[in-house]
Amino acid sequence: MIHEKKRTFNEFAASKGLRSTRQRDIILDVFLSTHQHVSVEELYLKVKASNPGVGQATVYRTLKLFVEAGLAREVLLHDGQTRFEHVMAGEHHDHLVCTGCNAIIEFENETIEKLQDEIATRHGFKIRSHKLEIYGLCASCKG
Amino acid sequence: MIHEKKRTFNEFAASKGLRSTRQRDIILDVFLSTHQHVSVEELYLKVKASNPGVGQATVYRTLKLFVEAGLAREVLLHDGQTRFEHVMAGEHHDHLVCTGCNAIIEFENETIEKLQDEIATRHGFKIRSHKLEIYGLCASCKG
DNA sequence: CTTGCTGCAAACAGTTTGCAGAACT
DNA sequence: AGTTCTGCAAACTGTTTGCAGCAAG
Repeated sequence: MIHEKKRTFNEFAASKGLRSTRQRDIILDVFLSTHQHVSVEELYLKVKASNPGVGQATVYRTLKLFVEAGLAREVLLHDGQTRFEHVMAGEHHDHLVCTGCNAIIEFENETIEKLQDEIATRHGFKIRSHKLEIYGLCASCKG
Repeated sequence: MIHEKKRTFNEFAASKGLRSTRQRDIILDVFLSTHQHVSVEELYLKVKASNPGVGQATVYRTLKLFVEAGLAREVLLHDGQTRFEHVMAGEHHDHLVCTGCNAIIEFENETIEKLQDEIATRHGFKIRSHKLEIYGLCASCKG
């Protein structure tokens, strides 16, 4: 499935007349190897570790491309940094965010999704995406 | 109910040993007179209009107090600014955000809230707040 | 009088951008 | 060769902070 994403990106790149570069390959690889919710800084450091000389600006620019290509999605948490998560084909998950230790638990709920569709329909709204974040204290932080 | 909020803030202020100042009164008034999702900049301009000489920093600082006092809540949309919305006692609403015209439609759904509680409980999570945003195109933008 | 609050300007953090040179096609 | 992409550093934007003076208690 990592392969699939690379293909997706290549197709996107081709359709947009974008070039395939060493940096973009590296950044895509690192992004795919990463867990949820990477910040640009984190990604940049990982990239630099194995490949010094890649600039931060390139990471920013490339992540934007991933978003455009539908591989990544911006997640705004409350830590001052824009974070990026993987977009899995079809699948969608929401987040329980612990305000104590910043842990993020993911979950999926079919019924909630359906209710959202209903609500949207009722308002003549065409859903493109959504975001549900529940803030609170996780099992170990609530003491 | 505006009165109630002022009282809430005064109680909060008293309990924290905070002072009651002209600026805080002004900013609270303007905030309460405002519609949903004000940015600091917007609020600052409104305040300055009727009351020049109030600094932006004070608006920032005061809004943080409102959040602490439970009168306001931060909303992170995708426009690069932190926005603040009113916290209505007990009530909670979520958002349909139109990516075409930036309109925001609010809604409430009891069932979704309940499902969230269930999910949280299942994960040993203690909910403090949550945020649900649905992005897409509104009736007039979807063409 | 004492301490907290304000306004200003400077400092910051995250992100974007201009540009000269490097790299892809 | 013709462009696009990259790295660097400078520029920007939103937000925070230090400090001297002001104001509330």
